[in-house]
Amino acid sequence: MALTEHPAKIARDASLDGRALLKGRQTKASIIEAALGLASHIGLEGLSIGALAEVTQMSKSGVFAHFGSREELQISVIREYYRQFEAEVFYPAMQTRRGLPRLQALFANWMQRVAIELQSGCIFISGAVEFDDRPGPVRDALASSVQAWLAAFCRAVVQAKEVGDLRADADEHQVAFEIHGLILSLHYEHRFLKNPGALDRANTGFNNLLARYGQPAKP
Amino acid sequence: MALTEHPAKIARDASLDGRALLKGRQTKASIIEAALGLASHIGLEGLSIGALAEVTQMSKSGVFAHFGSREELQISVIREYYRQFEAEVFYPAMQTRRGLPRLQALFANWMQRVAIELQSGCIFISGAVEFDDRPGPVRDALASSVQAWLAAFCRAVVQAKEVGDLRADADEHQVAFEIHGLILSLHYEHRFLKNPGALDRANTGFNNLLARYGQPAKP
DNA sequence: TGAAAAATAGCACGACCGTTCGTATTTTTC
DNA sequence: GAAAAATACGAACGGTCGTGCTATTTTTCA
Repeated sequence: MALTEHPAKIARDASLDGRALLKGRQTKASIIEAALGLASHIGLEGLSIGALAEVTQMSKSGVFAHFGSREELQISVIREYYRQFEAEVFYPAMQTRRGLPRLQALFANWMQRVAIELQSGCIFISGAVEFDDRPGPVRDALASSVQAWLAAFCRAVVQAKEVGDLRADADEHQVAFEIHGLILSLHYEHRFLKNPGALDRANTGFNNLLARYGQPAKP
Repeated sequence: MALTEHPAKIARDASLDGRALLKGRQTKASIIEAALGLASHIGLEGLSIGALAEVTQMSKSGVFAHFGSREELQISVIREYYRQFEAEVFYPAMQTRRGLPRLQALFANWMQRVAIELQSGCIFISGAVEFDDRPGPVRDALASSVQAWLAAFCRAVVQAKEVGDLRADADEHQVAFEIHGLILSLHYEHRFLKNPGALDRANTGFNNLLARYGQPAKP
């Protein structure tokens, strides 16, 4: 099962699919990889074709030709980030059993993705700030990616209720909201304030949350 | 009492102090006001002197002369934002009694500041993303402002413990971390995802938090 | 009121931006 | 191996950016 039935625009990226990669496709892939590295540090808005050309040892126009516009480049980066996020956070957690274990795995992988790699921020977070007032296709790609992930997380919460690991009266959106907050606070304090205790605080917060939403111990 | 013994660099802004405003000072103040409005929407990085000149009906060089550099302009904006934040969030809450009421007032004012004015984001949040990888005086001004505010919030938590409104074993940094997460999640879901339920979720999260850290009801 | 000082405008600069176009080169196809 | 198509390059354009320099205007103060 994919992370979700994802919006068509993102799902049908024909540029990186299965068949033997032609020369163009594989340089495009390496450009996107480099772009993702750049964008993780300086944001999608800071991503420039000139800098990308320098990193990839290509000419500006050579890079540009693969995308046709800067927006399309940014969208490609979002798609690739989403793909990696899926691969590193979502799929591994799906191999644990439904309920609490899967929820814990999702959270742990999420935290790792956001913070452990101390370099390179999360473009789902930086992008949200850059595009919250700027409508357009980039924003749409970003928002639908995040929505897909949050929806998947909510599903895991619902499952945890179904198997009895969480109280039946817990609202999955509320749970996701609060957990999302822990991740955002982690990102903020860890990346910006350079507060080394943030990792522990996020974990503690998660455990507090589970204690509150978990089944009360049978006496 | 001021929000905190704030870093000297920020505290001694001589440009806006008490004495009768000379012409220069008051146009500088109006430039900063306009800059704050711009930066709230498009971020400190998006803030450009050209756009600012257009808004204030001045020439680029006329605007520029008041600051001497773009960085100094950005720092001035941060100072002004901090001042307003203090005035709207911190001081009003200080008029309620120590403990739970003050904590609730701080949180309510904070939420209002971040989200109720649906336009214009929070530069403490957008700035954190823009400058988390970019050392320099702008980042320093931003970080010390946020630290001062978070420290003030922690103090209120400690007071709430002292007067017995919160459990004595509650860690104030942990409490602040989790509450900060609620604010960040609110900002994210409200501003970026345009999710109208975010307001209620943040409030619910805060109440959940108080229930956990509050004194258990005496039986 | 007049001289000194401060504030603002006008203009130009170099740098970088995304993008376009014509052309050369490489790769694929037949 | 030739034709066709894909790919990459170099140069240039119009634009915006921050920032100097030099006048000119406005304000301040004796």
